[in-house]
Amino acid sequence: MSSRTLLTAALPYANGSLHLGHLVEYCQADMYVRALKRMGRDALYICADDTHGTPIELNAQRQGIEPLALVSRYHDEHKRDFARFDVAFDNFGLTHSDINRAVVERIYAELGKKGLLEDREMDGIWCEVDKRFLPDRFIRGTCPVCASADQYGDVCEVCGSTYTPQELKAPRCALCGTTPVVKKTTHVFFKISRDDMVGFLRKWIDSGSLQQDVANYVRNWIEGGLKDWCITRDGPYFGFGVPNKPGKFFYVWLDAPIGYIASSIEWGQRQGMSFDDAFNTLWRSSSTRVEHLIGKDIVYFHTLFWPAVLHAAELTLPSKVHVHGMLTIDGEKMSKSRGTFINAATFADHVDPQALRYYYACKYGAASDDLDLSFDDFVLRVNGELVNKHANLFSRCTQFLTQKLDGKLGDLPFGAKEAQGEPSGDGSLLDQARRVVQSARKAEQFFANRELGQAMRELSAIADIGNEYMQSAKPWDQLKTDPEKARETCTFAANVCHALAMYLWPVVPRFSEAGAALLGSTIDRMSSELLFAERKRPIGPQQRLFERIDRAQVDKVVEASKQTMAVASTDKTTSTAKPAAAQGAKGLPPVSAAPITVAPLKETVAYTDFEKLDLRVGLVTAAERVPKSKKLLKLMVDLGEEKPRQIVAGLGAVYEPEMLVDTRVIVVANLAPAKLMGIESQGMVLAGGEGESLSVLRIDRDLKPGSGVR
RNA sequence: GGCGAUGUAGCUCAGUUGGUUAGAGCACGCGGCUCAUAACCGCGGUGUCGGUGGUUCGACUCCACUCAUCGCCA
Repeated sequence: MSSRTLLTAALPYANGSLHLGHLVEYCQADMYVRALKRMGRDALYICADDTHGTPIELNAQRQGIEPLALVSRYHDEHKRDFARFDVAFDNFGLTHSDINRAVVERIYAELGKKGLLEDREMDGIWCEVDKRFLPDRFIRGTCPVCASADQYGDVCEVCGSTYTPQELKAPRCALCGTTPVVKKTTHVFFKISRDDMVGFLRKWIDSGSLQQDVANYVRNWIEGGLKDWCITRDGPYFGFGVPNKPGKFFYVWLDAPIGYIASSIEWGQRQGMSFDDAFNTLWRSSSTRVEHLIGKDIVYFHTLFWPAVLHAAELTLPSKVHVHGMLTIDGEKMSKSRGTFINAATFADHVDPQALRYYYACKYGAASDDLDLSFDDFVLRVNGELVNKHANLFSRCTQFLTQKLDGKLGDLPFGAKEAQGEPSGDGSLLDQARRVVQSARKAEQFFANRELGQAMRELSAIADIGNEYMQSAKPWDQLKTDPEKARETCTFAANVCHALAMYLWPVVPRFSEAGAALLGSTIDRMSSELLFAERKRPIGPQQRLFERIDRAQVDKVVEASKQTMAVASTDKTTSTAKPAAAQGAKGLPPVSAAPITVAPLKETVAYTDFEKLDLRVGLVTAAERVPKSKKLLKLMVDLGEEKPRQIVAGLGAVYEPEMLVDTRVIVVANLAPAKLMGIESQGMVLAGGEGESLSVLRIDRDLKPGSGVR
C-alpha cells in the first residue's frame, strides 16, 4: 500500500500579520513537501487560520465588527502573503468552519465515552462591569512576589514568577479598570493525568516521533506531574459552543489542532471524498503518516495534549512532531524598535521573497536550533551563491549557445544511463557527470530527511562542477578550431543547469521554472535518473534569472518595518488603553480630586513630525535642588552615552531630589540645550499634569538607559 | 530559582560511534580567464575547537566544574 505523508504547519493566529518568524516554518514545510512530491511521494501540506479565542473576540469588539469579519480579513491577507512567498498548501482552511465544528463535537463525544471528561466547579474571575469572566491575561495587578505593578493575572514579566489570579494584589479588569470579583463557574476537564493516559504518553514520547532533545524536555514535564486540562471557557467567547452546555465554549487550544483534521477533510472533499471517507482515510488509517512541524513555543500542546486527544479518540498519532528553533535577526530577537520585527508583506515589497527562501534553506537543519537571519550574510549568500554561482552558470552556457551555436544543444560522449555509474576520478566528462549524479542523489537524501542546508551544499557542489568544467574546457577557444566540441562543452554545462533547476525547485520554484524554460525544458519530477538526457534540441529564449540584492533594499525593509510597527503599537495602546489607576507613589501628595479641564487637542501632526522627537529612556543617577528655585531640580541622567547628561527639570514642587535617583524616566534627548537660571539643561524629562498635580513618567521595567521610546 | 540549548577561522556554519597535520563557503591576498549578472577558475595565510581540570596511548568529540549568550517554566 502506498503511504501518504500529511504534513501540517502550525496554524497562524488570525489576529495579526505574518512575519519573517512565521515564514521560517511555512517555508521549511513547503520545501519539504515540494521535494517529497517531486520525488514521487504522495504528500499533503495542510494548514488553516486559527480563528478562536478571547484576543480575537475582543479585538473585533473594539473595532465594532463581527469576529468572523476580522478573521476573514486576516485570512485573506495571510493567503496573499503565502502566495507571494510561494508557500503552496494543499488546503488552507479556517478553524471556524462547519467541518471543524463537526470534528470537534465528534472527538468531544469520543472523549466522553472513554470517561475522560469531568465537570468541575472552580473559581473564576468575574468583572461586574463587562459582565464576563476574565482570562488570566485580561487581569492586571501587582505581582504578589516582587510587587511590580501592572502585571498579568498569571505571570509577572518582571520577576518571572507564576501565580493564580486570586493571588495577584490589587487586581483589576484590563478592559474597564474596575476590580473584579471571584465567582463560581463550571468547566469540563480532560483527564490527562489518568494513569492510562500518562502511561501512554510516557511510551509515546520515546516512540521516535520526537527529536531526542525534545523528548527529554517533554519527559521532564510528565515526570513533574500532569494536571488535568480545562477544555472549556465561559462566554462571551469566539468559538464553538459546547453541546448541551449553554454559555460554555470549547477552548481554542482544543479546536485549533483539530483544525488540522478539518482542513485535511476539506482537501479530501475537494478530491471527491465524503466527510467520513476523508476522515477515515486521512486520520484513521495506517496509510497516512501524519507529521507536524511546530516551533519551540508550542511543544507542550503538540506533544502532550494533542497526542493524548488523538489516542483517546483512536485517531492516527503523528509519526513526527518536528520542532524547529525561533528566528533571530542579526543574533537578536526580533525587535519592533530596531525595525527587525518584519512583516512578510513588508519584506516582499522590497526584496524578492525567493531570496529569503534560498537563505532559509541554507540554514535549515534537522535540529531545533534557532535560526539566525544575518542581513549582511543574507545579501552575501544570495548574491554569492544564487546569483553568481547558479544564475550565472545558466547565463554563461545558454548565452554562448544562443549567440555562437544557433541555440542548439548537441550530444554528449556518453549515454544518459552511463552517467549513473560511480565516478572514476579520471576527470573525463563522464566522470564529471557521475559526480553530478552522485551529489544529486545525496541532495535527494537530504531533502527526504529535511536536511535542507546540507542539500543546498550539494547543489553548490553541482554548480561548481559546471563552472569548473566550462573554465577548463574553454569553449571560446574550442569554437575557433572545433565548434562542435564547444557545443558539447555547453551541452554538458546545460545539463548541469538542468540538474540545478530540478533540485532548486522545492526551494525557489519560480527561479527553477524560469531556468528550465531558459534551457527549453519543463521539469515535473526530481530524480537523478533523469539527468544528462538533455540533448540535440533548441534551448529557450534568453532571460535573466535573478537580480542581485542591494543592501539598501534590506535597509528599506527595516526602515519600513519601524514605521508600520510604530503605527501598529500606537493603535494598540489607544485601543487597549487602561485607565490609570490612582496609585500614589510613596511620599507623594495625593493628586487633587477636583475635575480638570481637558484641553482641546492641538492640530494634527504627521507621523514624520512626531518622529523628529528622539525620546529615550534615561536613568537618573544624581539629583539636587537648584538654589533659589522652588521648582527646578538639577538631574544627571544616564542615556547610555559616554557620560550622563545634565538636565534641569521642573519637578521640585512635588519631588524631593532623592525620590528621583535611580528611577527610569523618559527624556526628550534631541531638544536643543537651554539655560535655566544659569544652568545648562541638555534635554527634558517628561511629566504629566501640572502644578501640585505633577507626575513624572517613569518606566516600570528594567529598560537599558538609552533605549528608544515611541 | 529549576530545566535545557548554544559557544569551532573576520562572518555563516560542517565535523558521523574519541584516532594522524580540525573542514566548507563568504570575506581577504596573489595569479589566470573573458562565454557569463564586475560573474568564473587556480593558489594561499588564518583557528590556545568558550575556560579550567579529569578519564585515555590519544579528546572538538566522554566526565566534572566554570564563564558567556539564549530559550522554556503550561
